[in-house]
Amino acid sequence: MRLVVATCSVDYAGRLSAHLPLAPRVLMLKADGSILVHSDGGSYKPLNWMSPPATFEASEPDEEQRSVGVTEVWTVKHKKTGDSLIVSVHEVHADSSHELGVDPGLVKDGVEAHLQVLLAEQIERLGDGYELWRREYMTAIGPVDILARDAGGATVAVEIKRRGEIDGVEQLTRYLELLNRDPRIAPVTGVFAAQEIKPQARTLAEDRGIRCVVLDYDEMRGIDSGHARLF
Amino acid sequence: MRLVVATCSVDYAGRLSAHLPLAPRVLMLKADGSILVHSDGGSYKPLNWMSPPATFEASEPDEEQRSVGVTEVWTVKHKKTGDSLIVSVHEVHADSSHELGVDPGLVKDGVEAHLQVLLAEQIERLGDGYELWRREYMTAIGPVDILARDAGGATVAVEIKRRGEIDGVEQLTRYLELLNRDPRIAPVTGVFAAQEIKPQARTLAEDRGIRCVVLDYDEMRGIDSGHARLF
DNA sequence: TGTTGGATGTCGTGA
DNA sequence: TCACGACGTCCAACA
Repeated sequence: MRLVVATCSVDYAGRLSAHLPLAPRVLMLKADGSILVHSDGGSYKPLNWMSPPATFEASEPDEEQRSVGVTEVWTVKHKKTGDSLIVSVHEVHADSSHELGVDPGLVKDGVEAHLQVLLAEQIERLGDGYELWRREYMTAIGPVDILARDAGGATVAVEIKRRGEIDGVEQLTRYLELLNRDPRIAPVTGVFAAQEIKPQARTLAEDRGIRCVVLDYDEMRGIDSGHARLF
Repeated sequence: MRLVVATCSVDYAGRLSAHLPLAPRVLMLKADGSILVHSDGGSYKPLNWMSPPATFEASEPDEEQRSVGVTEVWTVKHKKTGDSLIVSVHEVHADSSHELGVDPGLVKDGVEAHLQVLLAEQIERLGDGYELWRREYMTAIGPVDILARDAGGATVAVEIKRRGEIDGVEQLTRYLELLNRDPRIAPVTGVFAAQEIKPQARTLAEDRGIRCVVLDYDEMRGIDSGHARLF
């Protein structure tokens, strides 16, 4: 990994053509030949980049380039698509290399999956007399997180999200439409359960007769791990 | 912009929970409080990150953290969603700050748009007797790049891409279906024009009776700019 | 190896 | 500010 802070301009040609005017930027050169061009702002997406596998080549500027202040030209080419990124380096402010080794990689904890397990165990949180019927009930358009029966024996479809937003309501709505076409389980009502439900999502859900339930993750975990103290 | 190379572990809690085990990594701290955690590989997406606007706070480790080798704890919190990223810094290998200023930003050249202008000017590239009828012809599902008339006066819908892939053929197919329902312009045939057409896209297009035309961008530009020499 | 659907998507644009 | 669609989407599971 090489980190360079330099005043440079950048040109990319691939799926589209793009140009970055002369300015100071951070250039991250990775071991696989890839390069990222970052400014001091924006999100994690670089201003411009070349993804691996790529070849990196540094060369001397020609006369015309040198006359406008270019001291070095970097040509980065994608090995498969041929996309090219050309960095015209003017002034280098810092340049360092570091040995990082192979990263052990990200571990995703899957809170949504955990919430589903917990709610399946604590289905009474939806109301007295509720009973778990199915988890991950498969339909033609995907699995319904939980199917339950309410105190009266009616079917309830539950969609679980960490953060309840509008697309989650849409998803549940699609499931409800489908499930209600199946005479074996219709009529089905919906419950939208999440740690946090956005006002827009709540409005949409309630407008469609879907009940919203806010789940307290820490409390549910507490009851789960400290199961003994209930007795 | 602060660049730190450090051996660290990282924990994120937001839409999901994620953990990065202890390893050497590059940490990019931006002026807006955002942070990127990069390894020496992968694409432009960091292993973990916090997007702006965010607050950054460095603090001393507690006894337990210190006992496992943590020398500093960074807490990065998203100002709106409350998502948090915690970096447990063990050993710092490099640490530097740089003043970059505001970046002038990316200029996209829009080769596809230019190709469309050029093809509109040089519509005879599709065949003798072709005449331009409309550009960016608006439909309910989006604008058709070019509508032309062939030598026999029949309508031709043209979809232009820099790289012709399968989704471009699908797009043109949708336009053709729609246009052919309009008795004022039906029947409409399709032309898929691109600098480069992938074999799969060509197969699909031809199977649907769509003609494929490969455009030579440099040649079209040459004819355009050197218009005078034709006379 | 191609295909498909999700993403801590991100990013623009128009209402 | 917010919903919608495109993206140099990227990415991983799956056929």
